[in-house]
Amino acid sequence: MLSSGPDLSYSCSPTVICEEHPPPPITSQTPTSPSNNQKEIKDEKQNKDNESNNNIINSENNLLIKSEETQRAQAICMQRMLFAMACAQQQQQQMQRPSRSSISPSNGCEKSTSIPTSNNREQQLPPGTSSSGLFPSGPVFPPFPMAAAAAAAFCGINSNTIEQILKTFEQLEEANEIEQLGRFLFSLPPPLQIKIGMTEPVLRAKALICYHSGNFKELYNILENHKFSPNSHSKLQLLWQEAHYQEAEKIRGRGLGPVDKYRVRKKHPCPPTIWDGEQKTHCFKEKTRTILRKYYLQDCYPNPAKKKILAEETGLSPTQVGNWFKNRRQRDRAATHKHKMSANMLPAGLSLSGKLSSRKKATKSGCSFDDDEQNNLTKNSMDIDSNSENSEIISDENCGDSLMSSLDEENELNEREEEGDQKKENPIKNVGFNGIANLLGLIHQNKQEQQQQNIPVTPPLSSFPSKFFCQRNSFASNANIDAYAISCNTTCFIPTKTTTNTTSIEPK
DNA sequence: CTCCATGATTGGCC
DNA sequence: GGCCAATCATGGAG
Repeated sequence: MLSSGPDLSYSCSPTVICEEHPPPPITSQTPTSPSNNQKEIKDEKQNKDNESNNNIINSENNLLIKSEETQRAQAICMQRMLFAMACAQQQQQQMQRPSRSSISPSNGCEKSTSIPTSNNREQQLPPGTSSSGLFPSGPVFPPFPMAAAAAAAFCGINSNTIEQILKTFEQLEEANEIEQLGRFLFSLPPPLQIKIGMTEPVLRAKALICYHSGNFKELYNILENHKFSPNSHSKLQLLWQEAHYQEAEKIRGRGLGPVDKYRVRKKHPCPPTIWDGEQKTHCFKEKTRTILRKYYLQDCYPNPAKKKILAEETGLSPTQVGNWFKNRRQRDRAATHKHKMSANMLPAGLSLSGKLSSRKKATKSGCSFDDDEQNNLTKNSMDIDSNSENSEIISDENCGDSLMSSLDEENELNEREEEGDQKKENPIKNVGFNGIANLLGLIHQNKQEQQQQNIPVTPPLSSFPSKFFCQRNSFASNANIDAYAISCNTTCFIPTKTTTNTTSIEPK
């Protein structure tokens, strides 16, 4: 348990740290493996080799290392540190556990994270006793090898050993061994801690320890005051966010929902030290969406080949294209369903179902198409023919004609320009929003009223989003009318007796 | 803070 | 494997 781990505060005196961690006997039998023995002997030899140099450095830094006594204490701590490192490595080898660190690789989603939440606090260090200045902080840590070499020169340790120490930090972090990480860090001699404290592995380790110990202030201090490499960003961003989530949870006394978390993230954006400032795109570009809408007019069930073409054209991935179509269809259906609900609330006597259902068979689909999509069109036409229910509402020729009369000439012109001659045969397109609305008499404000009240006038039919003309599901038109009616601050009830029958349509 | 639009994900169904 | 419904995540508007 980490609760029995070391106190995160430390004194500059190495002996304090050593007392916190009863060291092994300082003998050659202490290390657990021959290789480690050899390593220690080698390190000691190298220590001696660097002794003269070390003395010079010490004289220059006599604030930290002043006497032989201190140096002896440092040597003892060094030996203990090496022991701790050996133990940590050995334990890692024994466990051979895969990394438990699983930061979502996708889009920074917070779903899969190994960072414990407030419900998973067992393996946490006790809260740090020092609220500030727990760790030495600096503006920007030096590059890894430079820092290692500097620390080595300062402490009289072989730079390879320093690198090994830092590697151990990374391995423990990767294995999410927070307790080991804490023990290892605080087994280091303070001068060494100070020196390698500027390196990224150690800073990450400190951040992790602070997070798990609940010392969020120090965590924020570390993250805000040190520039981290992009490789560390995702993980540190999660630390930053999770810490703020937990603080917010504590304040509110309850768990946070997605929206709450979003607000927390907005309130506490990641510092530039761990975030390049790049925003994730929320919406596709308008041009991209226009292309997608245009094709959706023609076929809302694109085959994989078409998806690929669209992906190339829009710069999206085929999956994104597929998602877009999927969402578009779903939301059309949802709007249709909503409309059906609204239709059920129609005042008595306003049902048009009798007239609208007088003609069951839809005429040939009139969606715009390119020459190379003739086959597609034919197939779609057959689909619609085999699914008469689908076009029930607006397939009535008479109805369509009557509605057509109320369509603005300009709209018609636009439509003809856009859709070509096919429009004449398209019962869906022959029904304009104005026509339906006028027929039903259910729009609360007419055009004049809309203009007087600064309400947007119903736009030309062609300006409706593409789903209006979805040929496979005529309800899309209703859905869109609904959407536009809402956007115009009007209420438009479109009776829909028909049932969605998309399952009868083979999308392929 | 609420509501809405929209891209993405998940689990079940065929 | 593709589709669907439900849901999540996110950004913007009011």
